[in-house]
Amino acid sequence: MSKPLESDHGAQVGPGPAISRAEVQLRAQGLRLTPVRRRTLEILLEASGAIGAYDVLARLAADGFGSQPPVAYRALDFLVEHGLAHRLRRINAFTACSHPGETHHAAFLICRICRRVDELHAGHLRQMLVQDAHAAGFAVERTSLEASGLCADCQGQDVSDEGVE
Amino acid sequence: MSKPLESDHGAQVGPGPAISRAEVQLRAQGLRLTPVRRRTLEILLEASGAIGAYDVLARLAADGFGSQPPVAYRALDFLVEHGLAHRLRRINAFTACSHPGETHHAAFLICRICRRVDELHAGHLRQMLVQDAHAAGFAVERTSLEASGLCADCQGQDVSDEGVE
DNA sequence: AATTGACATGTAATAATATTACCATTAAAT
DNA sequence: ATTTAATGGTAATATTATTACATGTCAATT
Repeated sequence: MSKPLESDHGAQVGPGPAISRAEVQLRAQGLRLTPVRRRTLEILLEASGAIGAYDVLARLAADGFGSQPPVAYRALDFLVEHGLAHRLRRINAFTACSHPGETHHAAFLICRICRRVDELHAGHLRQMLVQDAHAAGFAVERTSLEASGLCADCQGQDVSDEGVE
Repeated sequence: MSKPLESDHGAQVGPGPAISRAEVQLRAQGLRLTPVRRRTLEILLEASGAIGAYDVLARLAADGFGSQPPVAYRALDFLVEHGLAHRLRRINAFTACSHPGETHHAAFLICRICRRVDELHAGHLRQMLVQDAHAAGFAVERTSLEASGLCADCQGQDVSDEGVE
């Protein structure tokens, strides 16, 4: 053998497909997936559920990036802005987008136990909301459609109400 | 004349109808609209739009109630819990419920300029979300359906994007 | 190759939001 | 009257987020 496999944080060889795709998508828009942004996206992708900005920050700092909040918030905001991640307002956390590229409006199902997030296509929901709003004279700019509850895996093992939200 | 009018914070005589109704509703459920809670509800009702917990706290403190965050959060949580107020997660703020009593699921239209909140009946929206979630194996417990944008009054006077959210 | 200008990153300081823990008080039920 | 549960007060702290400003990077021109 001539070329050793690189162990990239215990994951696969080279950037995961999600990262590569993100990079391509961004370049096409004249945007750059810089090292902090790339690593931030990796962190979100590696996480088992939604994570907070300060969790992201701690990992970035551990990897040699800046250790002050703006470092994380800027990268997260960038990713959210460009459809690669989502911000979950019910729990003040972030998660990688499950369907990057495809422009879509999603509703989020947030498990209050494991914090995993399922992303529902919700164009129709949003459309109804926008229309109802319009009928009320309100011009919608952005929406948050979120539900918290129990994911399939966590149902049954529900110990009354851990981490209610 | 025998009985002087009471000037209750520059408002009307005695408790406003919303307060009276809230009191009746709560008593019927064996709950109490205590002084802090009552005043908190008044504060929300007097506000021109959604206000933050710390704004509420400052007013409570000015009225002689406790000045530590739990005082406000407890009262606000109680009101939200019992359908007299809503918490808006997009902007970390609270607003009095427009339709207390009637159990309903609402969607909120939050004006990013004046912070006024319109409450849409959204039983159908929520129902769709709950069903889509169910189909995905997710058991919904609570939802947040919020939109931010411009209310009828603030459209037109839009100076690019004040207070974007 | 040097210069410029736009974008990106880093840090310090602070603001804004929210919770935990613990004690005192009040109201209601026995 | 005594007990119990609910409520309110405070201190301390945790968590989330922003502002302001300096530095650095990069690519497009001169």
